[in-house]
Amino acid sequence: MDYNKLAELLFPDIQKTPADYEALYPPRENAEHGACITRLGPSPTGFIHLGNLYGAFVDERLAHQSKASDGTGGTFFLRIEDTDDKRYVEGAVETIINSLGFFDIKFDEGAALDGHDSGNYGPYYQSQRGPIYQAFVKELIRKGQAYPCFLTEDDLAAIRQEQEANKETTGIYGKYAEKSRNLSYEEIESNIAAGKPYVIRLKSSDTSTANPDSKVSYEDHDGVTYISIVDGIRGKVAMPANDQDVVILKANGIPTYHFAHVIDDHLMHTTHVVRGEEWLMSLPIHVELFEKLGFELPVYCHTAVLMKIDDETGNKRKLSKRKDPELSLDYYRKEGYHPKAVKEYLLTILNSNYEEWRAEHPDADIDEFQFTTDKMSSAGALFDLNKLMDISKDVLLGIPAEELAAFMLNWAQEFKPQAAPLLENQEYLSKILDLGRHDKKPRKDLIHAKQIFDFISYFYDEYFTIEERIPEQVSDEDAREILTRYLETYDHSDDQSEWFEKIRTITADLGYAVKPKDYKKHPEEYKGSVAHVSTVIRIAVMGRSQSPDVWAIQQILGEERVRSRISQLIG
RNA sequence: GGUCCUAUGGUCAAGCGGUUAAGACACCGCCCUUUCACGGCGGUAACCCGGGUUCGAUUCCCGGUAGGAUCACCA
Repeated sequence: MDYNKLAELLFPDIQKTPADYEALYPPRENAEHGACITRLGPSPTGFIHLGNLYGAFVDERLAHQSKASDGTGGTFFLRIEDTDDKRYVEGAVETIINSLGFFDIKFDEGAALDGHDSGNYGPYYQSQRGPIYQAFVKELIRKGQAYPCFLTEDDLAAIRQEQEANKETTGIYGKYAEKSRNLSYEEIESNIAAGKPYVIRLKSSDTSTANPDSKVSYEDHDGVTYISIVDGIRGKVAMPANDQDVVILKANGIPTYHFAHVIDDHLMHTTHVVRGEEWLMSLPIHVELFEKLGFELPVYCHTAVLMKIDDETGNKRKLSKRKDPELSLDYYRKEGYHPKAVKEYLLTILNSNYEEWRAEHPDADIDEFQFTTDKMSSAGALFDLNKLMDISKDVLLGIPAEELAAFMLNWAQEFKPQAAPLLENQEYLSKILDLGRHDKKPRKDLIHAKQIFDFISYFYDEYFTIEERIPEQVSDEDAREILTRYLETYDHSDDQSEWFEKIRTITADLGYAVKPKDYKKHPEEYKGSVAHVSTVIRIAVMGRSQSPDVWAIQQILGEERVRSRISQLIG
């Protein structure tokens, strides 16, 4: 078989050679000097989830934390993996860039919002890289390492059926590949002339001696060749070498993921490939491809899958986009989690030593943390909403009230538009949000926008309702008496101690204990304590028994509102 | 089913041959407090099972078990 002739038959229009592309995309300066080049390669399905963010975060940190010896940083680029035309969703690229941007993850290069790619290694849409892939496929054909295959779907199904019946591994390999591998030039030519569709398959073979500089080690176990590489996260991983004649070019001339990945990450000089664990099993294919093509293997970092406990079965399982709303990045935006909190949480499950670092550097910027892949867990982490909330409390405490107020408004405008006009009074909102945050023991009860709004809703008449009943220690008559006297003696200009002194007076006059301890010790001597009296006032003014300091709240509410709420209750 | 990954309290996790087996979240109790929250103190709770190797295994090896991943002209 004359492979050169075959290559020309298959790709008559492809003139450029791999060497041409190597020249077109020379090595990157910063990578040559030790910086990391990473990439995010999403398929444009329009759905961007927590897993994407998780991976993107690793990519971003790796690139931007690395420094070349000449001082320049690494590069993080966006490549759209749209080799499957069925999956493309309009506006998906915008969604990806905006969603990640919300979490402060920015690309240095690649596909961009305005549709104009930036960078010297494009195009960054795989669908536009057809000729590049084909040039490399043509080269493989020329070397007899790939071949056209005319098997139809029915043929494939029949083979699969036979293999399943025989309990053999499915796929095109060994004897199942022979027929297609051994097609003569004439047969191929007439098939093509007849317009039969075909794919290009890799002619799988032993690569153990193909590349002397290889990072791959080969070992034989019971006659099977095993490859092993060092994964950035998992360390050594070993598995049987590939023996499948996988398709590298689909009938439509577009490559499969496997081939596109190898060509792109080589030509774009990616140093670290961060991807989900679900790719681990196809690693042997990629290794064979890298070896055959003579490319240097990137460092693979296979991240663990995010899990959750299934409500029905009680088992751990992969987060699913259909069943788990918290997987969607939109969920966090809707709930109004601050991006910093989500990032902070992600980092705690990403790097086991992060929490420790944070404890030592409570005020440091998150980017100062030295992120390392070897501190990443290789087991699937369970997503813990509780923990996120806890972390969020701390993060929010570090954000100035004014900034938080603006954040709240933004959130409301998008997700709670009927309340947004109320929040436009940013000065009022800021005061509310700042309540109790500057004491020696600051309050930590702000978690996310939705919860915060609920928490502070009584500051707005439109949302004020009496939500709780008065404590059982207090009779209805006493409650009325407490409120009446409170209103009579109320002076908005009282300072906190003057104000509280009046409450003590009412408390004592009505037969309640001024010190809660007294009531606790001698419950028979009192109707209740000052705590119960305070609660009555609290419920009248705030509608609930849980809130920050009453006096401080009243100062913000203003005298008029305080008086009218109480008189309304007295009737 | 084949292959691969993983296995420490309810959850996330330190540990890398000898430890009273850290810490965080959640939970419970007490204290502080005009409520709640915050904070402080304390508490319940863990090395999947069976074989080896070893003076000694949570740690190393081999089996099992369990969970997960993957087996496309999808990524």
